[in-house]
Amino acid sequence: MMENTQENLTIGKFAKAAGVNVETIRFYQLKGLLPQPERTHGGIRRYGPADVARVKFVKSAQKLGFSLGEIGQLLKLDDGTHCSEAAELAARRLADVRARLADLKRMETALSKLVSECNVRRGNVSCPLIAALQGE
Amino acid sequence: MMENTQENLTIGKFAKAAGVNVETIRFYQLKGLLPQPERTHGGIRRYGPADVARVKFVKSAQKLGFSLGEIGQLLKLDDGTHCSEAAELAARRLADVRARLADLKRMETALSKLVSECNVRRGNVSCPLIAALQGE
DNA sequence: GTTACTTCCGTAGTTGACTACGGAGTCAAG
DNA sequence: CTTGACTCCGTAGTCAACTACGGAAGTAAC
Repeated sequence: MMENTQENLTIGKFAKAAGVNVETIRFYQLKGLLPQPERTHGGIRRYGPADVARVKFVKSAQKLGFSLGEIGQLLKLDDGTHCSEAAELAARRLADVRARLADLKRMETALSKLVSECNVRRGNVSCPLIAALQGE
Repeated sequence: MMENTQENLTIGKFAKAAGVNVETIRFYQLKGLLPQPERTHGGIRRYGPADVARVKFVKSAQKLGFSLGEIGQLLKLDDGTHCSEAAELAARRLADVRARLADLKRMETALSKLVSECNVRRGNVSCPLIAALQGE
């Protein structure tokens, strides 16, 4: 069985491919978000496409409001081991995600209402934005 | 016409009602997220229920991944003035919100799949989590 | 094998969003 | 009119997530 699907990227190419800069890669490694990479004889890190996907996942999840700590936990779920813990954690995250979804939908409604009604009733608009997220 | 629907909260009560602490209120005021409040003769701040709603909105929006700067802009939309700018900004935010919604939905799908399938195929799971956010 | 470009590493600085401090002034209750 | 709790303010400290620095060592092209 083949082990590695060619780890051929240096840290610079890797960073460019992932859309972050080199220091961020090293930082993520330090924080355990990226595994210890293979190294050349001289000590240069080598990365592959899976690592690129991982970093992109981190960046996407951040946009959704997850902290690096939470993302680290999510990533552990992806490793296939500790299945029962994974399911438990995933369930918690899922509840979290669904709550966010509900809030975002309310925000979307409020914003689109705002956009469509803005030019109609000028003056004391008092938009439905703040009201939208009153649920909590 | 009545001007104020009773601004009767001191900063401490206000903070408690909004679920943050006092320093955060002062910080938000400094950052322009809260308007300059009315003051007693002696200089003590007075707040009303609208301020509580505002802070709760800030906290909710933060959970959705908005920065305080973005939230400040959103709040300006709610003030009823500068209608055309507001519509423009709201439209941009709306696109943003919809992109996040799409990402979150993909994450939700991935997580619920993870939860339901985890105990089924043990071993080399390689969950669909990372794949879920590959769209970008 | 020299040159130019990366990469190595640790440490320090930055930004955003708070959080803590401390001494002086305010206020409601007794 | 004193007491104790709260509030005032500015400045400094904290934490997360980077971002910058700088000299030594690796590497690819000539």
